[in-house]
Amino acid sequence: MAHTLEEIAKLAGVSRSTVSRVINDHPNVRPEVRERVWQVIREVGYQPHAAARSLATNRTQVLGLIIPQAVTTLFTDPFFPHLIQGMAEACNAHRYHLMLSLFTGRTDQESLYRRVLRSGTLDGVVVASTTLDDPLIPRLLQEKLPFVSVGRHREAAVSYVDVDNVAGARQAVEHLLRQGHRRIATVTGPLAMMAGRDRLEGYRQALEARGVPVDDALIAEGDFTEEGGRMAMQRLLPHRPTAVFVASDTMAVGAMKAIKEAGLRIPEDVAVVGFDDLPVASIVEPALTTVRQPIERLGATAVEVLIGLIEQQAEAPQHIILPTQLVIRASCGALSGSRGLE
Amino acid sequence: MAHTLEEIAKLAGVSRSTVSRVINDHPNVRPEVRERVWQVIREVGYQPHAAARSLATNRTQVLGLIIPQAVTTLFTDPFFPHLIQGMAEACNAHRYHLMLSLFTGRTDQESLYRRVLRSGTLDGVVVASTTLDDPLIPRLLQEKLPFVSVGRHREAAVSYVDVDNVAGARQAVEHLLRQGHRRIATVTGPLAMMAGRDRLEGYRQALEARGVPVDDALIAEGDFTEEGGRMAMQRLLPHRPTAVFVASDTMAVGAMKAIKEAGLRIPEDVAVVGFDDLPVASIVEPALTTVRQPIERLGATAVEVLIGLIEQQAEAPQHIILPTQLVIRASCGALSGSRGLE
DNA sequence: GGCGGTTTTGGGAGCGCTCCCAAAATCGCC
DNA sequence: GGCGATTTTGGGAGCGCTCCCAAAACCGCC
Repeated sequence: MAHTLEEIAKLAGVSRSTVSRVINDHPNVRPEVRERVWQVIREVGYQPHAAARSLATNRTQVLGLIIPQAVTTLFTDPFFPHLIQGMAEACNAHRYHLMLSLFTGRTDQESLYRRVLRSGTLDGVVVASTTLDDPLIPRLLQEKLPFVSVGRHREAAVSYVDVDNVAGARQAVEHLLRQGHRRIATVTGPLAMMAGRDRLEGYRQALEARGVPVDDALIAEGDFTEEGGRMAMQRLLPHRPTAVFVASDTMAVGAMKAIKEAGLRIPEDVAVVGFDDLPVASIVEPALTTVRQPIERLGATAVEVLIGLIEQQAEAPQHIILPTQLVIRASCGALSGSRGLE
Repeated sequence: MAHTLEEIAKLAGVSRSTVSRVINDHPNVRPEVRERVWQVIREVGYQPHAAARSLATNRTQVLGLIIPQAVTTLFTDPFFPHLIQGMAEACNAHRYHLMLSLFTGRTDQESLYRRVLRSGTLDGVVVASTTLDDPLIPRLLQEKLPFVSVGRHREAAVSYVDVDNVAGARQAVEHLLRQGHRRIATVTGPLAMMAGRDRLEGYRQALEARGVPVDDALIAEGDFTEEGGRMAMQRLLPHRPTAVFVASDTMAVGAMKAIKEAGLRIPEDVAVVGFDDLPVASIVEPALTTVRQPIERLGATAVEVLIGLIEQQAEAPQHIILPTQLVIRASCGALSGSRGLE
């Protein structure tokens, strides 16, 4: 049975303003009054009405996660549950709620953007998985709603949290080079996305730093799905790479399938390195050498930056890059079952 | 720049009541007035303020998903992202928002329950993954907040949506029996959960229907994690089963690891059947024969039942059981790579 | 006790919407 | 045109909270 603040005031023998001051931790309430009010609150199990608070304060304590792409192609990527886990924990720790907004197609997008961004429902949003031409970020800038992008963004005004995709990819390719490989292919992420581009850039940098010429025939674009990885690998195999850096673990699973279907062995005929260190990396056979990105920490950091933007009204955009780490397994450079870090 | 309903009324030359009647599709507005108001709304990009509507109507258009267990042990199970995907799409289709409430431990649980259930934030909740002794469902009944359980529940007053765990498990074990197996083990889910119990019941029923005695030494309880599955399988192997029904794909991955670590072959030495048909079922080697449960449809159905409870004020609890389907792969009864349905 | 300064308290009003009921307008019939 | 019935419209008030400012209370000093 819901109680109102006025009822608590009556039960405690004070005014509604005093009750408000108590629950919002304002000064200028005598300690014995404060304690009396808290006692009534505890006995009654009073919980303030969220909408009333929101209408009065213009704050909701709710953060949104917006994933603009079609859920059938992206949300089944295990990256997102881990991101959400990190975000949910950070929200809980700061007494915020997390609301999911997943878009299922372009047809309803404008209507859903308007509903989500303009109804006063959210204090701010975390945006994940935008393409470079997605209208969402200009829209958010226009609405003046605080937001943080998960993934690097070109606009200086955009706060973002990302991992060091360039350095991570470079590390992966350097590992292949140290293993003696010179004919190294890559399955990129979508080049319409910044992560896709950055991981390709790391691949290039590693080759060029060792004076290995970059061969466009050894570059095939994937779409971050397992099937896309398999098809991209099929396009690369006629060019006889001895190794491949695949820009996500999910695509690496597909690439490994293509290699095996061609009757080739991993790592003897084609060594494979992925990117993410999803749980599937240790389930496939041979277990996948990959670049670990701290996905949960990415989500948690995005939430913390966003809360900072909301509560401090900070003007300066923040750019945070988290480190990656190479995890060596059997697909390249380790004995079966071992778990080496570099 | 947010506009108020009063501003729209001024611009359209009508009262606030007329604007309210227009946006809420009430009768008794002249068509030309209605069109004039919509034109102003479109030009201005007006979106009603959610908190104000909520305060006036006692409705939020927000549904919660509550997963009471610690996220570090359950949310990484791929069952949940698929459930969420189905829910999110159903919410979008009905113009509701989906809010996630993940609990990170028992210490903050009471506080978070109170905040989530008593602040007027949610119109209703979907509850997933409760144990039989979890206080959440009695709490929800007490609060009178509409809710739907994902997973069968013993209380007749509880609406739920589930798959036919008993029949699915029976189907899996019947498949093993048809393959000639008689020494069939099982890794159960947690027996504190209804799904854990129902899948064990299906295992029992299939054996008893063929006059095969149930041997308790061939039953080991797991906890729905990969590691739990591996350890349960290690306990079963000394009893020399020729086949095993594992109550989830995630645990089956662990069981397969234990079998291989013991130097045994799948399916020649030990045949394996899982439950879920998660994506990992076709990634492991050999690919896993498993019982497919329509997880997305489970989520979508739960949302639809819940919206029905909220909007129709239905008094009668609903119990919906979705069918399962056996998917035959190489871990038991199929040639490598084929995808047979039965 | 009186005074000035500071702390504490209470009540009005506003946040942006919905609903109710009385007033105004319209309609159809005679 | 008048009448009764029906439709349309507008303004007050309420939803539950926060904030502001005036009033009341308290404190310390002379």
